[in-house]
Amino acid sequence: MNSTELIKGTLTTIILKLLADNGKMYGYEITQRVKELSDNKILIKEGSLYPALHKLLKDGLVQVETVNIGKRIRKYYSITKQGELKKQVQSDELKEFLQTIHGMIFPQQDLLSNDVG
Amino acid sequence: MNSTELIKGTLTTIILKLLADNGKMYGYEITQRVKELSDNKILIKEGSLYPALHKLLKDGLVQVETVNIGKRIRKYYSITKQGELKKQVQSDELKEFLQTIHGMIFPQQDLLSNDVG
DNA sequence: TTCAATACATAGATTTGTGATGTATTAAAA
DNA sequence: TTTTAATACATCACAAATCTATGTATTGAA
Repeated sequence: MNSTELIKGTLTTIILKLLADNGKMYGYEITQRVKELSDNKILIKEGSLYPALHKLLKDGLVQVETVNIGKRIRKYYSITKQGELKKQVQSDELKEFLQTIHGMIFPQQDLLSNDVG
Repeated sequence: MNSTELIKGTLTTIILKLLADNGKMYGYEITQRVKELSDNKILIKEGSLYPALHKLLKDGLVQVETVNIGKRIRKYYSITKQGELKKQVQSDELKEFLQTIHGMIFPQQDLLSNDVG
């Protein structure tokens, strides 16, 4: 997640969305899935992800289940009911923000187009 | 600009874009224009704007011209050639980011739609 | 057997924007 | 006429979020 400074404020929304869609995921899996879904554009660093997950846990938005895979540990995270609510609010806010910024910086342009501004 | 944490990293892009479009603008005018263009959704605080302008100035991306309006001071900022280049790069990055995030959080949805996710 | 990938974690530094505060002019309202 | 709101600049201490660097350890592939 070093390519831009733009990700700030979207990380927890991304995590909650992924957990809402996929049921259970563990940390490393989340980083890989984000990388894949963003076509290598968003690379979440471990130093960002784990603190973010711990905060979500502390805030009751996700819950965790530790599983042993051989001698290796995996912590599966899943979203809570409270997390679902939060996800919805944050998604709505994010969408409004995307629309607002897009309208300001790229007026009269469709988001999916590749027009030269 | 307190409504979301999402603005991080977009402020200088917004400023450069406004200056590129409008020639000269002074600080207070920028805050008002952003408020207006964003339909009151993005409220740039003075504590954010002035340091941002000073940094842009220091980096040679904008230039300044001080004007006296009666006994009141106005500092008109305009974009430099270097600032134009930067604006272009940042706009392109921002657009790609908007597309990426939108595609991740709202798949199969048009940005301008108001579908319930 | 060595390297890359998997899998967790934390600490310190950095960046960015906010809130609070300050000074001062001008115009409108009470 | 006095008070308030708007205009217009500015800075500083603070908080929040992420990154860099670093650490440990397992597993599979070269």
